[in-house]
Amino acid sequence: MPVRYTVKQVSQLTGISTDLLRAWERRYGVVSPRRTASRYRLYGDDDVARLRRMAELVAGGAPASLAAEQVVAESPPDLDGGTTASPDGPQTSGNGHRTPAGGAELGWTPAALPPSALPPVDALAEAARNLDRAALERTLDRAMAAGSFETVFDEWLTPALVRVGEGWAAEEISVAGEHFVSAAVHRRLSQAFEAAGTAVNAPVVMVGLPPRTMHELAALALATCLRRRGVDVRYLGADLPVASWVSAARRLEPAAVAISVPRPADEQAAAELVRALAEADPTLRIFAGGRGCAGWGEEQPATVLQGSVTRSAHDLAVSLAT
Amino acid sequence: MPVRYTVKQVSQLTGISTDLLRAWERRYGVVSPRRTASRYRLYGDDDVARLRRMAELVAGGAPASLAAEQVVAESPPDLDGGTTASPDGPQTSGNGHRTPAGGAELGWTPAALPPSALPPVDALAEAARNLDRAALERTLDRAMAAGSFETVFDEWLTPALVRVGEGWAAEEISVAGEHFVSAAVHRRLSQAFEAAGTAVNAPVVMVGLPPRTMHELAALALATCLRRRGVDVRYLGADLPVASWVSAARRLEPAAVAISVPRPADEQAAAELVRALAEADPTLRIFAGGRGCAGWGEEQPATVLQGSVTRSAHDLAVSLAT
DNA sequence: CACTGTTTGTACAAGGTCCGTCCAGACTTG
DNA sequence: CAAGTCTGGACGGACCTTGTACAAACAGTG
Repeated sequence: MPVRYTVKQVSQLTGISTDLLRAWERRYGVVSPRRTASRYRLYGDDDVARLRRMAELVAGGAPASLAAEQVVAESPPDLDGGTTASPDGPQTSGNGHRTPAGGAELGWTPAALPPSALPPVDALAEAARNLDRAALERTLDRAMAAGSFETVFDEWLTPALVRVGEGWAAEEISVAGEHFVSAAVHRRLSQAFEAAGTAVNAPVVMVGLPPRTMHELAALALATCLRRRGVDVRYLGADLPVASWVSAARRLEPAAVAISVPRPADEQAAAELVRALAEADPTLRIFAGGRGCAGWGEEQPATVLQGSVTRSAHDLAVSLAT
Repeated sequence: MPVRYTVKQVSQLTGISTDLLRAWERRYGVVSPRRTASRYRLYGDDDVARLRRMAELVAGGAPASLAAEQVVAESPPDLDGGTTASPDGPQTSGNGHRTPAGGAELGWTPAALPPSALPPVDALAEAARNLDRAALERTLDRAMAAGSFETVFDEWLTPALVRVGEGWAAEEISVAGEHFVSAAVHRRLSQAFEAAGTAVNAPVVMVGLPPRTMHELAALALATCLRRRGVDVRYLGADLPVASWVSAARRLEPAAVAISVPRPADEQAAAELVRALAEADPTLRIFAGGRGCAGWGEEQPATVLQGSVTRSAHDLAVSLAT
């Protein structure tokens, strides 16, 4: 279940040469990857995050030695050389919360896989029903610890949030309950986003929602997945006016723009936005995903992202590389 | 966790040439950075603050010698291993001329004192203007590392966000820029919230916003402060319908309810919400804070929280204990 | 006004440190 | 067998340190 990478993969993921990767390890001990029987290095997701953070500091002008010191100070020793999702984040005081995932009334297609060692999908809905903070945190902790962000998000969080949505539709769960859970998931996603870090000369991708469109969770999850793939995400959030999208795209000249269209009701605004962006810069690569654009065909100047958020991030990243 | 900088970094941070940095240290002893084993200088955030202050005074026309004197007088040597122990006396070697002590009283005006180890308040607005992710993260990193959550929030983040708002009003910052920064701040607040944890038999407080009210940052900050004080916060987020507030309060029977009313335009909805909550349970303790309820008086069944978010959290917590 | 001394920002040289990169020879993997 | 990885050492350019030097700006004095 835990994903492992070889030096070369990590090098591609982080933009750090394999030589330098080994030098940083030897000289500063920023990471200490597990080894195979033949002493080949096997990096975990947390190693990658740490290395990205270090690369970022160095790119910001810090000397390698100081950057390393800061990185190890920020994320705790993590001795058990494993893929233990490092609690990361500047403060790691009391309860070690794990890296999160999430998405409430997502409006994106859930993946079709059944849960495994994860908490029951109903647990989230149950916590929502009772506004039970302890249960909510316990459930999210367990889920996040069960695997990589992508796996947990697709296989557990998405279906769990769909379940919450159903409970709301059946009036078993109040709006407060739904907000309560969404906000918690949003916070976990934020942690995952922050934990990801960005490679040095990464392609820039703008991520956000059309005007008058509110539900951020899927967009934030997509942003997190992209960041974990090394993309330099500029996350712009919900309800961004068309004119502002256009001027931001002009200014940033991103490699791509990704628009989340969670609800069918948002389709109109999304279509308008896509049209304006394409008109302002016909060469701009525009991606859109979510229920709101599920029916779009070729007539749109945007590429429609199909499937789960994780899958969409994969497709987008692949598409960027070509 | 103390961040250290090399001469070059400090030079970039302060705009003072490396040569001049060394000259000021040698001639006036304004700073005496710690050294590495190989005698490289390592500056701390407080050194940077002091140097910035000195540069500001010099730019304002003060002679360097007097500026230095003033700076060391303002922030006396920080004893705890931080920095600046008195070097080898403020100069006695070659040109150790001290101007008469009376010189400080005359002529040039001492500028306002900037906060100590924190990044410049403008840094956030600048990052917003350019949608500069690296600068944004670096700035927030430095700020959050500079002190307790409460201090940093009140003394730096709040003014910095106000600055962003001014930039937006002056059309120097786009909506995208504002969203970009808000989303990042939201993520940091989320991390702080998650890091806080909750005591066992803590009082329950519901925190959220009235219907059709969107700006969450203050509410989330309040929630974080309360959690750091041991309160069992049930964070309900933005735009929660009155009926849902009421039913949630019925179900939870919280020790108190805290409502954030960020904008004057939200006053109407907030008043309606307060009325409904009070009617449903006259014994419920209702608190409200933010510009939108600044003018409320006694006629409201809600207690108005005055002052900063941190102050409000303090007042609320004290009020709970009675 | 000319003369003299002080202040202060800048420049440079000689020498040490840091760190990204390159390499060689041996082993592993597919 | 080709491609990938391992270890340790070595090289060179960027960076830092100390010390000295110098010119512009300014003040006081005869």
